[in-house]
Parts: sequence; C-alpha cells; structure tokens
Amino acid sequence: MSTLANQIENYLKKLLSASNTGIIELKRNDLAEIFMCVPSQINYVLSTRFSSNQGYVVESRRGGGGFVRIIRLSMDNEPNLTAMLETAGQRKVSRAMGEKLIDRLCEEDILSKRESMIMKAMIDEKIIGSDDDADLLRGNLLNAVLLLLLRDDFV
Amino acid sequence: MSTLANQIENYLKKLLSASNTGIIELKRNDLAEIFMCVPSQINYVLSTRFSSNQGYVVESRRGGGGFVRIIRLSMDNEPNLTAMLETAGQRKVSRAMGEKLIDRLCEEDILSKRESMIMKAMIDEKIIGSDDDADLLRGNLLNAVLLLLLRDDFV
DNA sequence: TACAATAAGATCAGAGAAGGTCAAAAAAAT
DNA sequence: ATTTTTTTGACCTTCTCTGATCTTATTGTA
Repeated sequence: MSTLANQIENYLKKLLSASNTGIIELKRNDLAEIFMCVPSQINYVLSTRFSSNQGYVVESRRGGGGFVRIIRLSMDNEPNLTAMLETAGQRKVSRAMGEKLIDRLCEEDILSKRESMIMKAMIDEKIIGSDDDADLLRGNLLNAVLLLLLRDDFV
Repeated sequence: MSTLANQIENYLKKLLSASNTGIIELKRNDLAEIFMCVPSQINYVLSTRFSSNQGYVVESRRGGGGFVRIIRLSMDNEPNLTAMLETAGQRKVSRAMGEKLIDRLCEEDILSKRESMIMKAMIDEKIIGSDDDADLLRGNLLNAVLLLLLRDDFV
C-alpha cells in the first residue's frame, strides 16, 4: 500500500476535488520537492494515474514560467461522447468512419457545421493518407477532439 | 503565467487596444526601465509576440530621438489568408508556431474560440509528435484548413 | 564642413529556468 | 523465479532573461 506514486496520486486528486473548476496547475519541480523525489517521478504518476482513459488531460509548458496542468473530464455528463471515445480512441479510423463520427456529433449539436467541416478537412486522405498509420493518426486526432469536448472549460 | 515577457506583452497589447489607430510608439529604454529589465528583453518580446506572422509590424529608429513603433495589422480586407498559406502551409510548422497562427486567425475573428481550441487540440505534440515529419504534417493540416477558409461556400 | 560626443536601438551568444524521455536499477507482486 | 510496477538519474528540448558588443542617428563644436 501507499507507495510514493500512490501518495502523489492522492495528493493531486485531493487538490482536484478542492478546486471547483476541476483544473489544477502546478510546478513539477515544486511537487517533486514536496515529496522529496526526482522530478521524473511526477511524470510517472501522471502517465499511470492521469491518462485520458482514466478521465484526465494533462497539459504542460517548458521553460521559464513553465507548468503542469491537470484537467479532470466529466465523463458522466456525456455518456454518448464517452462511448465514442472508446470507439474511436486509440483505434484505427478510416476517413469514411471519421466523417460518420463527425456527422453524428454535428447532428447531436455537439459540433457546429463549421467545426465539422474544419475537422473533416483535417482528417482528409489527401492530408494524412489512407494507410494503417494514417488511420491510427486519424483515430488519435478525433480522440483529442472528443477529449476536448468533455472538458468543462470548453465553451 | 506571468513571466516578465508575458507582462510586457500584455502591457503593449493594452496600449494598442487603447489607441484607436492600432499604432503605438515608445522608447525601448523607458519600457525596459518600467519593467526593470535589460533593454534587449524588449526585443525578445517584440520578436516572439509581435512578429509579422502574428499580425504586427515593428519599426524603429536608432540614435537621438529614437523610437520603437508597433503597428497592428488588420485583415479586414480579407487578403492575407493567402499570404498565411505561404508562411504556414507547405512548410514545417512547430506546435508553438501553429498555435500562434491559430491565435491570429482567432483574433481576426476568422475562427471562433471553439474552432481554435479544436484545431489546437489536433496539432498538439502529444498527438502528432514534434520531429520533422510531425512539423510537416502540422503544416499540411493547417494548410488544409486555410484552404477551406478561403472557399466561397464556407460560411 | 568635419569631427567627435552622445543617444538611442539591434544582435547574438550564453546562462538560467522549467519540463520531457528513456533505460536501467530496485522493489513488489505473482 | 519471473514478471510487473516503481524509482532513479543522465541527458534532451523549449522558453526566458542578461550582458557585451555593434550599428545608426543626432547634436554640439573647432
């Protein structure tokens, strides 16, 4: 029980609950110092405990003024989207399948017409190809947008 | 947030908004003194935040009575998407450059906030990487959207 | 007029301040 | 005993800030 990784995980989840936005921002080095560990330990916790499958998105910036931001997704509110995440996410998605998914989002008024056109342009075969790698990339691109749609701070 | 560079950027953008001409003129050394930094810090801000890519022109004069002038370009007359195509499209585009371009389109009200968030999600490093191939792909993705924006039937 | 003095701004390399990656060692679980 | 999870450290990338040195414009003066 209670490995270092677990302690850090709990600490961060407590911070998330305390914040009413579901978003916290911190300095990787500060956190490492609090728990007296190497900074890369933080990355280990983030990637094993705060992955998108687990309902989190992590953003960061390097350099002076750098930060790590953890965003909790509210998957319960959007069962449809969450289901789509499991379908599209991490799997190969052909252009045709991708367009169908985008159309569905559009019909459900989750995406505007313009937004769907932009996304379709970006997953086009002429841009990213049609082989297996392209299909995987297409899945990841759509995945990224689905995750964005689940964010509370997405207006 | 709030590195020195960011503070100076905000300060200048506030001045620009306050001026109804979209042009401001200042003394580099005075500005440096206000923010208590070396004068070259001002150049850093100008080149990372007020480049022509980002919709600004910076003019200056040395010697006695020298000055720095920042001019905000407006794309009201709809021309410069094509110019952007040459800058961003076709070429390799880093995540940082891509985000700047998207921000520009957003500031010009060519993209909505949501649309820009979607596009940023899709050009993220975690999705398409950061090596040369990724930069090329990113350029193509942005290119595809720029072309879409130029289409007559795109409302 | 020519020349020096002074008053700006430009440039570039290097230091500093973050965070990321990856593989190997250590610990725990099976 | 073997496999999985955790922990560590060396090295990398990105962004910011500083200072020394260079260039250009104006002004005062012999």
